[in-house]
Amino acid sequence: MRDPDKPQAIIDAAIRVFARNGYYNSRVSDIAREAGIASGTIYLYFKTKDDILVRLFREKMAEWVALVRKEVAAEGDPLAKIRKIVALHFRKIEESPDLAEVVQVELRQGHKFFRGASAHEVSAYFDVIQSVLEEGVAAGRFRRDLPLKVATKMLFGAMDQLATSWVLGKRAYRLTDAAAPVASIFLKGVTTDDV
Amino acid sequence: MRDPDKPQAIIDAAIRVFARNGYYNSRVSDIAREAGIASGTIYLYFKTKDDILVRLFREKMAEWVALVRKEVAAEGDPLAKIRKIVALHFRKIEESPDLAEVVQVELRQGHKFFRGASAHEVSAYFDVIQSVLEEGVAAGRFRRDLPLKVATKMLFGAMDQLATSWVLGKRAYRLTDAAAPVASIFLKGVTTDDV
DNA sequence: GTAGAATGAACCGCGGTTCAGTCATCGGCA
DNA sequence: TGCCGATGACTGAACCGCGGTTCATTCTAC
Repeated sequence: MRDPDKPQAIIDAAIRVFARNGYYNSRVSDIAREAGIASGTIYLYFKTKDDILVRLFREKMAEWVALVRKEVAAEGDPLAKIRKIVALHFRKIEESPDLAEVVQVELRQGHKFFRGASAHEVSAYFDVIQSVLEEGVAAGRFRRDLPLKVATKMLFGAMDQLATSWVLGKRAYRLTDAAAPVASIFLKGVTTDDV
Repeated sequence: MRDPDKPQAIIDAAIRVFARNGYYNSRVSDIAREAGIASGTIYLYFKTKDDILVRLFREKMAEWVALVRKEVAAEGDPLAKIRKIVALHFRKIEESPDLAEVVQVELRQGHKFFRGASAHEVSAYFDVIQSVLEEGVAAGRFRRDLPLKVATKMLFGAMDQLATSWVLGKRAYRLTDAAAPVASIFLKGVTTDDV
């Protein structure tokens, strides 16, 4: 019987290896060595090298969206929900450096991931953000004429860029310190009255 | 004597080929065929395949920053300058579909874009944005306590995400239509009084 | 003893790069 | 003007290292 923990172990090893060397500079044998198995074994659990990256991303992203959904549901106020999303996003990046490196830098590559297979997982995260904005508009807290899709992409883009800069930089500062300013500027931008 | 137009022709061909197939799925011979020359000729003008991508990006980005600097200088009001940057950014993306594809999708891969060789060119663009924000703060138009670096990254991230979504999507809408809302939300977020 | 999981050396296709040969250009000379 | 040799840009077939993938064999658990 196939070991049910193997795929997880391989994915975890792959995250460390990709974070260190980048996807295209990582050999399948590197991942195998990191996982303490033979390279052929990987092909018992993954179809191709690409498949490792795709499943890695899908798994982590699904976990992430589930967590954000739960945490956001626990907040009542739309403004508090936005602050929560930003805080969670930055905390996650900060406490998972290897995963952050892979997601922010390696995974951006072309047609394979953002388009195609993983588009669904990304848009699920967008949906969470957009729902909060809709809720805020309905509650009269956000501008009635707020362009939802544009505002959603703006917030995601802002968080994503802060995250990318932090990952690419020396990580000399605390990313979580940026959470309050980011939320505050964004909220001031979308609310009807001042925050 | 080496043909001084060749490097340009090769870069232009590379943009079309990379846009169509992605960087890693493009052969050097594909670029050569697109440019109407032999593959070996490329190595008279470029050191490696990577070199093509790096020089492509540097050239286009330098042109871009020069244009933005000039256009921004022509505006007086800091708010107008921000609106100008957003409008230019989206217009450029929209009217250069192949280049946009390469910059938004292909160039993000690995360590090539924000890190490495092109870091300087990217940060020059950041500097333009940040200067406008500084000017606005000094003029009392933007919040005195505005965190400049955070706000700069937020605006860039917002524009960049809109651009990426547009490129990845079917391009079914006009990206330039998003310029006004993006500028307006951002400006409302950073100004002292309402816009 | 058997099933099937694991191994890892070898295979093989790919494609970046090279370089020996070809061709176009041009200055010098009769 | 017309020929000739030299220069160096250009060509593209072939080379070769790389690394993803395979599979004959070994190991392990029951």
